Amino acid sequence: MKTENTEPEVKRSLNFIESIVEEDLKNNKNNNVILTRFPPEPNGYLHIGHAKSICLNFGLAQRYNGKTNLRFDDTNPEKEEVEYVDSIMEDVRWLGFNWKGEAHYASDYFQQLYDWAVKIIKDGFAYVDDQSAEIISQQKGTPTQPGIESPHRNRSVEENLDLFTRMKNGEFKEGERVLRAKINMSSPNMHMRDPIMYRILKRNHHRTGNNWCIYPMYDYAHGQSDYIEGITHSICTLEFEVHRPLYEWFLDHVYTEGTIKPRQIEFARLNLSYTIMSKRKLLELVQNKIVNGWDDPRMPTISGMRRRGYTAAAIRQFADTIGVAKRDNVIDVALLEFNVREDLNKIAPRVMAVIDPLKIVITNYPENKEEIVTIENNPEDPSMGNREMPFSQAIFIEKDDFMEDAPKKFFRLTVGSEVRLKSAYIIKCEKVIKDSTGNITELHCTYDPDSRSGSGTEASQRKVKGTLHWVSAKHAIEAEVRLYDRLFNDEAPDGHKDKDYKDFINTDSLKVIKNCKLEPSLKNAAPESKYQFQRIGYFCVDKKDSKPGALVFNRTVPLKDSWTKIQNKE
RNA sequence: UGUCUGAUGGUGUAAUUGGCAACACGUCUGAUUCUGAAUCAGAAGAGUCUAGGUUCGAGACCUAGUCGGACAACCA
Repeated sequence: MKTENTEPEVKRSLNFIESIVEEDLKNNKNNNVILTRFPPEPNGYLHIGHAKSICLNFGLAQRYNGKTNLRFDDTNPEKEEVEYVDSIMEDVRWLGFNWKGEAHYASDYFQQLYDWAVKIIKDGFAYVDDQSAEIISQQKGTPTQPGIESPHRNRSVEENLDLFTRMKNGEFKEGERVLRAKINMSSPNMHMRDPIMYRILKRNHHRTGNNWCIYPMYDYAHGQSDYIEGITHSICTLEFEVHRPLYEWFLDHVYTEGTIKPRQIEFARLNLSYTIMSKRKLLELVQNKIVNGWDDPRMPTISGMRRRGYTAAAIRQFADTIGVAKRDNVIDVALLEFNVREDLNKIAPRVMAVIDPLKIVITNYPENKEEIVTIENNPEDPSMGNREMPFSQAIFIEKDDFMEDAPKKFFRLTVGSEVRLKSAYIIKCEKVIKDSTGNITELHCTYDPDSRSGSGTEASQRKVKGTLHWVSAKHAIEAEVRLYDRLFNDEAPDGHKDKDYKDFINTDSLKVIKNCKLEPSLKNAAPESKYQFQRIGYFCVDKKDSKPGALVFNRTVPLKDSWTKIQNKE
């Protein structure tokens, strides 16, 4: 991945994390090593919120000449699966980042974690509790009331060691014993009230199999994993702010002088309007078949956005634009879409595609004549060259591009008016053909033979107010087009106390349109290739369902549309 | 009646020894256009949660409030 420091850098203000890093560098902290980490739990697919975190962690390291570890936080065998591990690695790579060395796993450190737990017991700072989850929870107190101490809190070190060993050896059932840190049951911080370090779980772990029947809890495992790896800056989201004293407590109990001591820094997670970001709820959408899997193009997952046609560059740019801070935020999804269009505008070849076809017969054009017109692939980038497209007597245009009783501001085709067919001729609508029920079935037009684009004639230079996309009827290929819209109708589907987010699902979030008419050059369009359907939007070939001869296109994002805006005003 | 934390245009993010609030998206004009896209030019929109204080000068510092968020899983 290219870094941003090659170009004469525009002075950019630092975010608060960069300030911390620069301060550390100035003070020669950690011998100027910068090592961050991205620590997903493999219990779901990554989403745009994770993308922010990935860009932050990897971006920070790149900027300051450091590296980033990928570490799977796989301490809960109940929920974690290899499928998720694979998808996470794919998504991080696709975003354009490379982690340092091999991927790491918290489960790689189970032995070390165990040994340290034994040390902490020996030092008198951990004990085995025999009570049930319910009792322990009751004794925990509330945020405003102190907890009470477990009757087993003051067991001897020998007894604790014995019990912990037997926990490890599988002598107890799940839930019968836990290892707890001995801190302070009346701490105003709930997390310091003798938190659980280990629980018994007789489950098969996706990596360690049945080697262990005790598993460390997040608070104990995470910080120690950071420490083992020599992470300098451990960046996480705000909800872990209250965990920081515990993070530091554990660290202090295993720390060796002279080694790197990781520092936890918290930032505000991303919220996107019209979107939910909770992994649990996304899983629910998948399981209830409200969407077609984790990579459904309507999902805010990285794989969903990829399948929809978003580019990694657009997502990186988005992450950069939204910045990093500590206050809660809701980003307008329009900003994400702006970044997607901005990138696609530069790289996507233009093509002609008619989604809702209306046939036009050009009555003064010879019936069997065919011409080839030349069209630029991308006016934003001449180096993308030109292509050729057939023109003939019968063509399709978009139904929306014709109106019988048109308002004055309608620049498209109406009876008696002229319009330019992009890169071809100027035509004039003479007659509307309707069926018995009054539906328009066809238009009869005439063309101006001297108006051909690029011919240089006076007629070709004439200004007409509208330019339409079109496709030759007999040459057109057919395809299925999937029009995706936002999944939720509400700005904050998750933000209503009395209503469930599912109440806001947009039932029109997917419209499947068959038999769309596409220009013939699209015949061999490769899976995942991206196009701008001229005047409509950006589309990409679906990587799963599209087949040669039965193409399927996903709408990535529509073009900005000031016409509907004008219409809505009137 | 706790701990931690935050508060700047509609939305985000800036303002680096305190020096007249900037950028992006969005919105609105207009120009241009063989994409009603893009592009270009411009405009509106906050006086920085409140009240005091320090200072020649405060979004930044101090004090006291107000409002918001997180935390009571053998989840992460």
